[in-house]
Amino acid sequence: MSFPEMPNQEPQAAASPPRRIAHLDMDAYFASVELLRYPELKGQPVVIGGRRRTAATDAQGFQRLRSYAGRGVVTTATYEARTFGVRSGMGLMKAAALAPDAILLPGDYETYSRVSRTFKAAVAELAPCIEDRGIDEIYIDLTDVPGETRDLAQRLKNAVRQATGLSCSIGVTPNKLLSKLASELQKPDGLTILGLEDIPTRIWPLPCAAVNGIGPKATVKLEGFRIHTIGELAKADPGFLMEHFGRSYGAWLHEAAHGRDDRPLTISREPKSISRETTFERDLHPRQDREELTRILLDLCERLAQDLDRKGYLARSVGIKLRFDDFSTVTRDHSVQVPVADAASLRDAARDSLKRAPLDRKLRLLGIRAGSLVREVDYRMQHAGPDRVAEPSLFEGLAP
DNA sequence: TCTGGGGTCCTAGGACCC
DNA sequence: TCTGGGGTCCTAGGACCC
Repeated sequence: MSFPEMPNQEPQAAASPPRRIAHLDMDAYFASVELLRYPELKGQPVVIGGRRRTAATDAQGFQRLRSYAGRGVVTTATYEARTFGVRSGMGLMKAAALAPDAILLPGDYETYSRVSRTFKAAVAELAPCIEDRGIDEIYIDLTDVPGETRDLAQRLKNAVRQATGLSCSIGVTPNKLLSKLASELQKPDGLTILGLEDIPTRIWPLPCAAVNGIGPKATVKLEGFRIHTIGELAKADPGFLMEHFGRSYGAWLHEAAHGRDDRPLTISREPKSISRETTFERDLHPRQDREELTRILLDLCERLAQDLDRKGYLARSVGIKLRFDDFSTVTRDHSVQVPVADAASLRDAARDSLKRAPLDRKLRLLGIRAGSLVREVDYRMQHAGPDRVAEPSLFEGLAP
């Protein structure tokens, strides 16, 4: 989670004009992409999730949610499926109980990534200052883009639809925090423009959990203090919040509730870590299922090595992640002297970490992570200067 | 009918160095 | 011999987000 520093204490010499920050969020993204592929499913409850597998299908070749068995969660549900109470993150078995006749489609992340690049490129044609917030959402700084706000936002929506055939929802406000809230207000296909003067009427009635950065834990804790809406949070004493939520987070809660946020857009960033993990079909025992676990770990190492190679990074630390049958999670990290990227080195480093992990109960997940990344080109540059030592010297090993 | 996979950031203690 | 701080790195865990 990230939250801004304390508000700027410096008195502003002159009030800077308000920014125009847009948040653009694709509507039911994965499901909408699938409806482009299968237009005959339009209007039906459709759920994306689970693994690709052979399963019983209906006359048109579609799998129904009721025939699903196994681990997996809903990645995206169409609005029709949501009327049954299906939500993303929900276990598929639970979703099947709610909407047994919903169509279940496996995710096709390559296609979603490609369409994602397409819609972002379409937006960039109109407004180049973009912060990437994942596969289906972006922030856009419209401050210096000429044009009236509503007209501009509508042109962005049109451009996205023209490029992809998909609808999105946009919120435009003076900052990222409010824009993220605004884009949710009229989903799907929404366009919401708010000023600071709209905070009491439009923002304060919303539940605290609507704020980006207030998750399940903080929500429960706030409810314990009878704080349910953002308006109630705004009324809470900042000292009280800092006392119970920590200085930093407490202060941020207060600022957020008042709609204050001066974070700039992050236009580009370097990855901090790259990882691969997998949840098993059935829980595996560290000793009895040792061979299978080894196979899985090696496969994860291979895939992580491919990712590192493709993206051009080396890892200075390698970590493992274990999730046990009781869902408790443990991580172990290992820093390596020489940065690595190949599967064998990842495996060796992972083994070092594994030695320090508790292995007395069944596992449901195994993961491997490359951290403290360095760009391969930068590393080679620094370690292959004029005094390159990689080549064995002709004089090596000769007696003095 | 439990709970995917890929990330970021924050906190906090201990080691180690100055 | 005792007593400090501060800074940085490493490791582990946890909250949160898409």
